[in-house]
Amino acid sequence: MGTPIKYSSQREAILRFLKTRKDHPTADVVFQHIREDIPNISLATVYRNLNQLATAGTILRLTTNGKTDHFDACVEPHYHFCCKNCHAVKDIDMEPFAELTQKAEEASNFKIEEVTILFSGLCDDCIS
Amino acid sequence: MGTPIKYSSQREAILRFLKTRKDHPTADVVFQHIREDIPNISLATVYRNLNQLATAGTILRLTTNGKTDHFDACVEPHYHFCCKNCHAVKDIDMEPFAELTQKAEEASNFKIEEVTILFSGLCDDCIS
DNA sequence: ACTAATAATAGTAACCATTATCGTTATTAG
DNA sequence: CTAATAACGATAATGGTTACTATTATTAGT
Repeated sequence: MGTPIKYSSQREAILRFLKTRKDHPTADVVFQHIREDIPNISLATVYRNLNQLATAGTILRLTTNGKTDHFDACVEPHYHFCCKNCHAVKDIDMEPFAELTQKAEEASNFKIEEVTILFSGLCDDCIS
Repeated sequence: MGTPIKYSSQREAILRFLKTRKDHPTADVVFQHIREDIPNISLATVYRNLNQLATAGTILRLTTNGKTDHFDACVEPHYHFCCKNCHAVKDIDMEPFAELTQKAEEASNFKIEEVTILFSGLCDDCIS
């Protein structure tokens, strides 16, 4: 088995902060906000804990068109949208297609464990 | 209008190479292979042209779980799979859901232009 | 509680894919 | 043929992420 996980107040603060946000912040945004409560927290600590939480399945890592990943404390299956203009990442409130994974597995020789769906275009704030 | 595009033998070689491959190579893989024909080609030239071709819609840029983008000379709509073990990117021969974009647009206030679907798991070579 | 074992941290250097810069070369229109 | 400029090669710079290391915090066992 892997190494046991010890409690850390930094990790708790990171997770708690993520749960208050619906805009799927990046590691750096998390860092800048956590700093206000824990002024000497290290950026490396933020990355380490976000990775750990994502690996554990406690949070989701969202890879978008942009160059930095976003993180989501809501692990229920749902779809995301990334704005090509402002690069905001937003939820789409839409029933997920459960059968997609199954169909893809039938169409291939692969063991499919996950499907990532990302819409992109212009968000409500950027449509002019 | 934008700046006019001039011919370059390097760009032609890059596109020609990509068309011979079905495994969606990364920029560096393209670089290593083009080098055999054009020994003094610069890595920057490969990146510059891959970006230009992708922007023009001549090729596809595939953003995966891995840290580097992959490129695909086939621009017909089709789905991709990224192996969590060997990080290979492979096609999935499956009819695309045309209605996904429309449904997402109905469920949101966004102007949705694109949908990216990426399956992941274990590929045929890595299932043991 | 005390202590030993070790996971986690802060701070920072290193990493690495990608992009920017810049002097030179190649393409193209007239 | 020539002038204008897109593209190039070489390489420095960038920026997000990870690795490293000495120190601190957590946890299980006495």
